[in-house]
Amino acid sequence: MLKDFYLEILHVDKITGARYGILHTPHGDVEVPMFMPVGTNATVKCLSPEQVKACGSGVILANTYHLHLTPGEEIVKKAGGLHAFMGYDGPILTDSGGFQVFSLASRRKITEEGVTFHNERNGNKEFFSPEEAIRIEEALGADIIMSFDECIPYPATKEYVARSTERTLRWAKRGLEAHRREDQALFGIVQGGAFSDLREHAARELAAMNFPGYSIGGTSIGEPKDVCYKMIRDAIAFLPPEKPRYLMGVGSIDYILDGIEAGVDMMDCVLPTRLARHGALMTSHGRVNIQRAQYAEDFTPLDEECDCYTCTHFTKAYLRHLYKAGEEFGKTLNSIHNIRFLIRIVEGAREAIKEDRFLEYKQECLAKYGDKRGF
RNA sequence: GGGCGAAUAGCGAAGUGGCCAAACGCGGCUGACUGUAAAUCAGUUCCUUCGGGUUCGGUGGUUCAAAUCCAUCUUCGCCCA
Repeated sequence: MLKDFYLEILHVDKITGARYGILHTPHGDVEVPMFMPVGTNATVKCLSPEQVKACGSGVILANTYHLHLTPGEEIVKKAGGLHAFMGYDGPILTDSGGFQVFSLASRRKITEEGVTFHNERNGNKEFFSPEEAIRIEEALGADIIMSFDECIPYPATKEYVARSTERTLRWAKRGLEAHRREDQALFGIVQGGAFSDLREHAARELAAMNFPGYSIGGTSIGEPKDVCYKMIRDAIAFLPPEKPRYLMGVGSIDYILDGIEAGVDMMDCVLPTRLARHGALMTSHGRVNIQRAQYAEDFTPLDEECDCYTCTHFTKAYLRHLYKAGEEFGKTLNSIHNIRFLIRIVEGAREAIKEDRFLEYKQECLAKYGDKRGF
């Protein structure tokens, strides 16, 4: 049986049903709802594990497909697993490679057995099956691991979505049967595209397989906001309330708040770190493109409401300078800020849930930060 | 003093008679980014009231037409004395 992993729900917002609780993992307890920064290659780009922790982050994501390519799961295993390898003692979650079925669509082929990726770096063929993904994820040793799925593009025909969703369900079952480690929580992933009946079907089928947690996939890949909202609701309605729910790939404020309102516990996204590296910063006053000339002599903090290391020690003029000069440190400072900014939003959500005022909090946030995509 | 070569938009650099307001790179300005093929990608960069106007070191020519050919001047580089 699964050791040391369970969700302790401490409060449910009386108006919305948003949940506050503690997710217990073999590498520590983390409060939910939470936002998880992405560290695809066993590093949140530009940040040390200490810096990530200082942002208030609980779980770090890593990627099975990319770590399989470099350095290979055997090396990570020899190093003592991901935690030892990357010097991070908090909880780690690995995505299965299902997102790469979507993002690397031009170089892969899907069959019932699995997915063959064409690795353009060396010409190799990389075959991923549900069993292979689990084998790699067990070698990597994260606390939370994902079933191998197909992240379905949007838009897609109902026929395609139905066929793919059924296959992902079969893959989930195969992964579950292949999974052995008792110190890892394997999550099933709900697909079903934008079709309510398919989302319901997928959620019901996965719930019946009794996974320790459930993900909602195929969201935030370009679909309209209301469609995403519906996908979340359609899936959650049929997931067991006592299990953790993970909304994959969501990272803009409005989507995060929608997810939490619907009862999501975990979310991840590359958005804050990627935007940061590209000089786009999330602030109380909206988006700041730090490269802009208007900040050249702006000696005020990026966001005076923010308590992060960047905002408490540096000015916009300095951040702009680092960006224009191409200095790595700028990307680090920007990443610290964006992650902290999003995590502060989620911390606020947790406090609001405890006091049954989540809806009010959400509306305040949207009024303040707007509801633009990509922030 | 003599010989040769070079001068092109903020910088570097193509272009050597019409398809040139002038490739390309850098720099400048702006935008995008959602389970990371992403320290990436895209737009824009002489002026304009969008009709057009003024450019390719200066001046004067040749030609229907010149950044491109000729003359001359200026500046810079190299070589010879």
